[in-house]
Amino acid sequence: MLQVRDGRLQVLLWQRAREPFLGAWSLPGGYLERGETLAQSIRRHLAQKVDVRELAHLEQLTTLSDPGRNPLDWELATAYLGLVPRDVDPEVPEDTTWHPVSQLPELAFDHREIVLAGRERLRAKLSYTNVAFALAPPEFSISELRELYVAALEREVSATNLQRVLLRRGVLEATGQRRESGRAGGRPAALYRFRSRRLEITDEFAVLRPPA
Amino acid sequence: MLQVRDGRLQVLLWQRAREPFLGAWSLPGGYLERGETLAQSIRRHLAQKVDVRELAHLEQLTTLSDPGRNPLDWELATAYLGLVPRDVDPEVPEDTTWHPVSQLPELAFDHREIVLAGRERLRAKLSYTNVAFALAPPEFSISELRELYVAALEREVSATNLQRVLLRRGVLEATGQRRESGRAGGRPAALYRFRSRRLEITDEFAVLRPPA
DNA sequence: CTAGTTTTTGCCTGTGGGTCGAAAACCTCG
DNA sequence: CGAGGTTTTCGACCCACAGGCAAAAACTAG
Repeated sequence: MLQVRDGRLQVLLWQRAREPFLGAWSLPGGYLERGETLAQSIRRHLAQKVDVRELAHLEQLTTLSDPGRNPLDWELATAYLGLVPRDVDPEVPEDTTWHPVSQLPELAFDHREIVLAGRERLRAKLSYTNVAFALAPPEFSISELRELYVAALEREVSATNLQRVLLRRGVLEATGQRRESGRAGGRPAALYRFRSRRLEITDEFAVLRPPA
Repeated sequence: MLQVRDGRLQVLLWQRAREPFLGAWSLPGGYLERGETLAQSIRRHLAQKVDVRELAHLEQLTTLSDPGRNPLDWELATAYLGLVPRDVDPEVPEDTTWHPVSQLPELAFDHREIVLAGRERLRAKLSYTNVAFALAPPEFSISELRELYVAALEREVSATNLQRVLLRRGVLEATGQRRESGRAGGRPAALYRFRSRRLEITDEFAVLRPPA
């Protein structure tokens, strides 16, 4: 589960209470039950840590099968990427906290790779899909949206450009509302929302594109 | 396993000899053994059908977990996409043949979805990676390469553009060789090869790209 | 040498992202 | 109430690059 908190992309980790890797930080998860879907299983295990209704997007990353990934037993794991909007702050148990993805502690198993793969997937999709809906609140100004992009991409993004691109593509729509100015003044920001809150591919990515 | 044959993208299928779906066409595969990697397992099962050394590229697609996918038992499957270059013609057993992806017969399980997902993955990656190396022979002319793209994308592709784009990106390099003209004459085609024969991402895809 | 075929190159065009600066809209303080 | 400061928005320009066309190049066959 990733979320932008305090201007940084963070991941939800908990401290293992069992061997192997006792005490190490690790991703939430657990075993699949008979007759259950992987996605269902993920939600079930996450529910023990947070309110899963706050999960705005969930997608499969990859299935790990290296026999050495668990030193004690042979087991497979299917990794998922979950995204939480910026405006919610799920209640979490004692052993569970958010960690900036750019400063991960030692992680159990191959969880470090998984987190980094999740970040890469997110970064790529920010560019050619509307995934940002899953990081953003229902309504937001362009500069707020820009902050989310900056946090996730860890590089500068121009608000001008972001607005033009997302509007041209029809990803965003204006609500007609505007936000009140802060105490420092400034022109009040127009509010936007995502036209769709389900994953959509912007268009067959740019390069070598169809005749038109 | 996908390959371009007779100018069309085709998939290798075999006819099931057991229930469920006895007699239906299905993708090659089988059960994972203890201590084995998924990729190893795939290669082991494919080896029973073809010479796996001819597999130029193998990548994981997704893991299917719908409890209803097998009517007789509860089982998961991890689907892989394998690509075979155009110049080889693997020996296959009696019960196994190639089928055009655009004219699939009834397939067992969820194999139809898998094949179509594989095609989509391939199409997408043709645009922003060098995957085409896995469909192409070691050396080829631009118009031969163009035929591969046309077959996989099922739409027109201009040779002019293909050449310029792939050369500019440094994906292709000239061998210096040229091919002899056909019986109809015509200017002899220059031969190219892929600079790398392992998957490489061209660049963080076009849209919303870094400052430069 | 001519006609026909195929490949290659050069040029022009259009789309769309990147950037910068000015204008707009609001605040606070003197 | 006006000046100065702040933040957002809009417009204008630039440029990289893909798409397309047509001419040139390089060959064969008759």
